[in-house]
Amino acid sequence: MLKLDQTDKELLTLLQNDSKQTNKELSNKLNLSVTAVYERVKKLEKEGVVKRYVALLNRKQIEKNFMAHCHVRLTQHSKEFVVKFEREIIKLEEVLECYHVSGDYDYILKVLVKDMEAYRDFMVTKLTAIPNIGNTHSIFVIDEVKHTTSINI
Amino acid sequence: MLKLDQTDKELLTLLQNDSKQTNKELSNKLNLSVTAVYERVKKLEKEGVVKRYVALLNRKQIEKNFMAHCHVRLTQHSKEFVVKFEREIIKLEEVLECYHVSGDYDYILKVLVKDMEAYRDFMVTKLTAIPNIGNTHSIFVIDEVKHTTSINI
DNA sequence: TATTTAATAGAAAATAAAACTATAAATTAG
DNA sequence: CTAATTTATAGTTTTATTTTCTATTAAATA
Repeated sequence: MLKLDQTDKELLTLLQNDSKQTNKELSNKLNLSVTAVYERVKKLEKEGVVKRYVALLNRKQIEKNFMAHCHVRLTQHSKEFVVKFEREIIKLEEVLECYHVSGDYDYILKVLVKDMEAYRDFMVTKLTAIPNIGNTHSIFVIDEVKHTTSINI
Repeated sequence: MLKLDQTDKELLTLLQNDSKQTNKELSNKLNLSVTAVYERVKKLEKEGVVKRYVALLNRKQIEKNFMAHCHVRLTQHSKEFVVKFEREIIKLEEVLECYHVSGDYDYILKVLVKDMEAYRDFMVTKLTAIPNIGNTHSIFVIDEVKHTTSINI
């Protein structure tokens, strides 16, 4: 695993907030040459510390303004059934995140759709169409208070 | 609100998956000229459909390999107390996401830290240091099955 | 002490973004 | 219905950025 020095960490913080900055801008902020920044970025990409660069969209402007957390319990927990469930859940475009978790339920899904009607549709025709689903429990998002992809290093 | 045509939607999908593609690459995939792509991207940025461009990191490589969902109930729900809680929760670097939600609890926090010890520390010295917190209930992530920032348009 | 390695800087070359000009199709106004 | 305007596009030129190459310095190693 790559050892990160303070400059790497600062660089990663900058890139997490705005990946469209030029190397020149970054070099000014970090007091480095353009080449030094370039080499560091390439190294961080090559080592997999930087996974990818993406555009983040405004959910409201693309008509996806309804979010829910859906807790799911399976009926069977043998490896075969778990693998099958996970393979199916990954395919569902409405599911942005899926975690295998501790506690009362087996999985938590973060689901994003247009509205409640679309959520009902998702539950009835997509989620519960997957075999092996026992119980589900939906929690609806009233307001997004904080949402960042930037990890403090 | 900007009306998106099919080309805009395809462009947004491409940018959500890889924002480092050149306009030339995008123009090939969309069967457009470089200028046409350039103009569309600028329009989408200006209208706020594209919120920002960010680098996504590999959590494991930066020693943040412990995630939990923390459900929080407040003791008081008047506007004054809610605002105060939200203002404090936003400041906490370990909290990547915070949602005001329906159901038994008032908020769900997505918390990312190094390990269980760091989580305990977060709970004891940061979260419960905020006044007005009643109950909390932590759900630990055993495995991340799916995680995308890309919204299907 | 000599040699290698790692990190950096500066210059040059290659590439891409941005700005500009022009054209055609669609929309609007008279 | 026709002229004017707007919108979306393409091609060209200019500007800026990325990438490569060469060189230097400091630290680590033999």
